[in-house]
Amino acid sequence: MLPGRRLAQVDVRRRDLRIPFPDGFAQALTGRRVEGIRRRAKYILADLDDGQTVIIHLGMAGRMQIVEPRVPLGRHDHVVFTTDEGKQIRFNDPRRFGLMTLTPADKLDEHKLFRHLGPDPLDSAFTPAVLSAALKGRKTSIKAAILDQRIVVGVGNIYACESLHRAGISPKRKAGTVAGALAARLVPAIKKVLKDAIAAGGSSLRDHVQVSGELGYFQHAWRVYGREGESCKHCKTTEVTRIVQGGRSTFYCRVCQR
DNA sequence: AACAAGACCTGCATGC
DNA sequence: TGCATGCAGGTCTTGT
Repeated sequence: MLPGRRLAQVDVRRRDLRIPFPDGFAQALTGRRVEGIRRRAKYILADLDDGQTVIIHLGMAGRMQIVEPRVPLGRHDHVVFTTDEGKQIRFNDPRRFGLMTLTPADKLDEHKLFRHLGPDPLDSAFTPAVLSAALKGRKTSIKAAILDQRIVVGVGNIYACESLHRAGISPKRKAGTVAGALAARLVPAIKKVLKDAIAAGGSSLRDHVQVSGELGYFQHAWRVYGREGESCKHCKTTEVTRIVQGGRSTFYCRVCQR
């Protein structure tokens, strides 16, 4: 939809998101052609024809929707791109945890948002050896560690819980002890959970939808997340426990995960 | 340097 | 019905 299109008009209706929009953001984009769309970690990257890249993050509740311009604007439609084809792409983000900014494409890796990022979990470079090296000596929990973007990017709260359950590793285990056979279980578990979730269109908790507007259905495949008090789908002998780690809910099975 | 906790903001479900 | 409370998919910042 967007690649190859020129941005005929860019309206920033609200610029105080997680990071305020840079001055001249709309002007810098107006008239530019989008050459391609990429992803790095949870950032969407739109490469423009002048060597600049638009960095977009959806935060927790943000979405991009393709609509006809006649559709009334929503309360949280913060940015509206109108293409040379006359369609609109709207960035809607009720919680304003998302962001948009601009950087030269060749400076992307040096950008403050990018320079600390670890490997992408679905990349072949994310191996058990790489993970255990990154975890070595870490005293924090393995759950907190795999949410840490310096260790591995893109694994959020749901998928961290699901991956640890699949690998049979307790979320409370010290990160530094996840090496050898444990790392060899965790890496493929993360990859499997993410691939399955992508194939299912993601997890619709409250309001997540795919670009098509359809709900994802991976939430039906959750083995522990959101299942406090229900029986573990693996051992079937114990109830799923909910604890709080770093202010976030963790769900796990005390029998299967050690 | 590593870690835990707090912060950002809005909407929704729940319980009184 | 109204109000208070707690919780939510993320990640950056602050303080120890």
